[in-house]
Amino acid sequence: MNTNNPYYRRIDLPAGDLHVFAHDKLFHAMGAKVLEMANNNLQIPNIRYMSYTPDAHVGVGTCIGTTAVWGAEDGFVSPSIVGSDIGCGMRVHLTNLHERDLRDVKLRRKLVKAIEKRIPVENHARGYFSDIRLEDVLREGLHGLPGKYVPDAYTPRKATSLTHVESSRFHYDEDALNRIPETVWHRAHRQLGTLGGGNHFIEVQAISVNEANRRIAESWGLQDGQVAVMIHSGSRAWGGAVNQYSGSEVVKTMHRLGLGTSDPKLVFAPLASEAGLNYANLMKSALNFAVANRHLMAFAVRDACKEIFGAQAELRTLYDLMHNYAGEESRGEEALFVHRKGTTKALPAGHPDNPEPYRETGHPALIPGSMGTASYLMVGAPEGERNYHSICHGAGRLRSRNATKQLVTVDEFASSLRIGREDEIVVNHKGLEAILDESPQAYKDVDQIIDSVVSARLADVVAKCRPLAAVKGV
DNA sequence: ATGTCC
Repeated sequence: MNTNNPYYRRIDLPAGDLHVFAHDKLFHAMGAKVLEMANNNLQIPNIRYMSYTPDAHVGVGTCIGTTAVWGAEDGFVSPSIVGSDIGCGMRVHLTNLHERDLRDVKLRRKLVKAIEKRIPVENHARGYFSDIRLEDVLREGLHGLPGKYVPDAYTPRKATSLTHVESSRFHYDEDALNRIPETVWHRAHRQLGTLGGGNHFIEVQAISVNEANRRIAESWGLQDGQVAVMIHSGSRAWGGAVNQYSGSEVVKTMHRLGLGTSDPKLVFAPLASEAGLNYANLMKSALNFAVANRHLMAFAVRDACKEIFGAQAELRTLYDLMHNYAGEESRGEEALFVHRKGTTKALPAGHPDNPEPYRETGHPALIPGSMGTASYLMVGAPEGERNYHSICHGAGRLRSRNATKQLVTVDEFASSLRIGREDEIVVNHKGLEAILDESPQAYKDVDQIIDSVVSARLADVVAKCRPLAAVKGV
């Protein structure tokens, strides 16, 4: 164990090395189960590297906060490491509004209502995009959307074709799509443009630029007081179905090959096997769905802003970044297959994999806080290479949903949202009871998490985003 | 996370 740096340690587990990027205090708060899970994951054959970010906590089969790397040649793919919300991620849009335009609490309420009118948040809700063909979205990602949903000022279609979005289209063998039953197709089609529940949200925020990185902030188009829109959502029922149908084939292959660990929920197969390949293909269809889904929600928020603030209101895309996926990457000459579960890529300035508009500065890496706390726009540091340019994806859950409901009162939650004050963070729920398990008390302190990421020299803060209003599902 | 156990 390395004790020189309080923000990094290498742990020599029976099955292999685990790298942990977290302050001592956060590491000690993680608990034994987290290490047990790492030891299971490290038993998957041919694994080259595994790490935790400071928000690491127990998930199904694998911890949230995991980066796990294989070589592309002898690689394995694991539906458990990717997780069931395939393609879940963050999207940030920059408006031409200033926070003073939203100073009036009644106006923030109107905006939240206008967003809710266009983006259903309740269970079983239908989205308002039935004119879009699901098949086009699954096959072609953002490029499968009708042109009216991709206005130039919003996501530039010309030039380098949607490169402000990390991956506007994931290519794969589309025959795999036939394996998903028709009922799921219908459900997923209805769900286009819907938010989903749990930790998913749409938040309206005000930007504060970090002085030390003002040059980068300005080149990204960020200004102090500027209003940003942050969206956190995934692939809804489609990703879940991919996990279920394709995952069960992966289990069969795993058993046939005599593979497995003490955790039956940890599922994996060789990338080269039929089941592994099939999962990897369908996973990409879910990535296409998730990116398009966030895009459509941002489009709906843009429409809501035009209703409240007038036709000149704009929402230009800053970035879209996933935190649950696996995919091919390269490091020098090495061809790799990298899994990120609750971790996100943060490439530094000059890295060739940055999309063209961010080649020089590094791309925005998006870290949401919990409800009522700040979110951060980060940029990768060059030293992040030792963690395959992975950083955490949020504050990380501190206690279970049930434990939070036992511990936290509605009044405490309301006070952390400053309910009843002129500067209240307006939320779409009249009764906070329904989303009590998403209160800040359910999560680790995002500022400590950011401190760990910065001090471990994985990434730097470019801007802090303070919440003004939030839309949550249930 | 998820039409969360039709």
